[in-house]
Amino acid sequence: MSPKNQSAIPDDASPLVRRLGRSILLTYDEVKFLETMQVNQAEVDKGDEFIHDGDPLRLTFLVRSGWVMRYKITAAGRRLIIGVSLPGDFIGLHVNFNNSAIYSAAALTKSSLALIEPVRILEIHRRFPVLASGLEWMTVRHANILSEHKVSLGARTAAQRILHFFLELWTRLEQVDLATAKGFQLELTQEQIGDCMGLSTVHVNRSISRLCKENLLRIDKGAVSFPQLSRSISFADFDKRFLMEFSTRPGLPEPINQIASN
Amino acid sequence: MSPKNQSAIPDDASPLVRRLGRSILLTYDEVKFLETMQVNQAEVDKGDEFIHDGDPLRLTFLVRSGWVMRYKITAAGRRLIIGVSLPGDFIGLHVNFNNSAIYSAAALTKSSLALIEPVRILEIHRRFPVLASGLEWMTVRHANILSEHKVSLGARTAAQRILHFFLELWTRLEQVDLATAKGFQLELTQEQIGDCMGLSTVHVNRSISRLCKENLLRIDKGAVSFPQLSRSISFADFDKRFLMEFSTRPGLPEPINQIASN
DNA sequence: CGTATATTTGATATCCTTCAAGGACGGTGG
DNA sequence: CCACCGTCCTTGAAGGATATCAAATATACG
Repeated sequence: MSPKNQSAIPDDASPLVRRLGRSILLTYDEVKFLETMQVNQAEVDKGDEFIHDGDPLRLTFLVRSGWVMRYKITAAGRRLIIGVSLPGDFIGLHVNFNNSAIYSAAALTKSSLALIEPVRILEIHRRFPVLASGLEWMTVRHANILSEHKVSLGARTAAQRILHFFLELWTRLEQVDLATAKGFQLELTQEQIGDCMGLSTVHVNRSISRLCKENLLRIDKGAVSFPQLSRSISFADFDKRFLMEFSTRPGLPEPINQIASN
Repeated sequence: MSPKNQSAIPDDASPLVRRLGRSILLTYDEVKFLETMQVNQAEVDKGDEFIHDGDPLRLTFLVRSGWVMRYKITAAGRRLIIGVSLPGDFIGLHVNFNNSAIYSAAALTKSSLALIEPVRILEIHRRFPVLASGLEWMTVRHANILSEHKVSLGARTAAQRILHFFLELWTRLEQVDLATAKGFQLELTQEQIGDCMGLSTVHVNRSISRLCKENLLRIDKGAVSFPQLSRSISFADFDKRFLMEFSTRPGLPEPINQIASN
């Protein structure tokens, strides 16, 4: 792979390219393929549900802008938000395995989605092994996030959970250049935060108040920041390893790239 | 791929082959590779911790027999079990991405583990695309399980969670021929169940008692069964779609397959 | 057997939920 | 420009689910 085929990330790169570009030194062809893959787009309004639990799943979605939630409704009628998908995140990358959705997805804000034919995913596997490993990494990372959420719901207090969640969102947004060094713009209502962290709206409200009062958190017109970051991190027991990028194809002594390298 | 290269699953097949064989019509070469990959084995005793949170991860593990838990300890000292790994389950399939463990793993029973060199995983990707898609599916499935656990911890009562968890274990064990039509042998203490479902030991005990009293569950010397299965399923809000196998290589002109491709 | 481990039970404390209602804010239309 | 309405945030009070503490009983194991 000659260096001249290696591509710097252009300023107008999609969040996906921006994200993968952090872990993989992408080639020009790879960037081009990833961008072309996203040409077919759909705009969804806040509140629109575009994946319905149980319905057949025919496409993979990729969030280009906006915030999206994936959720389930229990038999008792409670909604639980499995996760929030941010720009650069895929939804339904597993479409080639599962022919029906086992969750619903709806837009939390007006969003732009790329609609990706399942065959494109197969094509990545066939033609771009390094990208394929990138997708695989995204699936692993998705599991890491869920795993950390399980830890939160199972073993942390309400305030810790919420703060941990905010730190997670901040880190993830930062990885696609959508957050500042100070913080980020929150696009969730307290009810949604509660549905995500297994808490009632009322309790979310009280916990947030307390966090703010204790200077572990600041929210101003939806702008979340952390006045004393290290205290927040330690209070929330936040260890960002679970969100770390992987590194590959640098001088590539070993890792995944092997794959590509032959 | 000529039919004569397609292999029936032998009686002494490893749980891995047994499991993948349910979703993929494996070729003789594939079975051979999968079995050979597992030659390097280690026996671990109940309680042995063989992955330590934070330590470098050099191998992928595959459970051949026994039950294993993956867990984290929070800053507050609480243990939360992220998941239980059963025969046929990989641990650390992501070793090629992550160079250090972000959780610990320990044997719940005396177990036999296959120690797999990371390069073997890369080899699967290079030489056996269909198997590679099988591994990918296992990662997706792992995320599905976590996702369902999150729903449980966030939106179901203690009794529902526990029953749901038992139904999950039963289903998973059945998929590697380690459960009967009646039920399965539980290899967890109530404390471990609590650490897995975010409940105290005492509350696990009381919830189980109540489930038994109401005939939604039976436990006899660790043998778990469901006297009125359909009631149990509906009480626990259990929908086994999240554990479903995928189907592939029907006629298989294409890798991962077709499945979606049209 | 005897000791460690696991289960069971009781009593009390706490976190969190639910129900209820008031207040703030933003958008829309007259 | 203001009145209105919906949505979200905030606060109070009471109840419920689950945790914690403590101790007794049962079970497994060397």
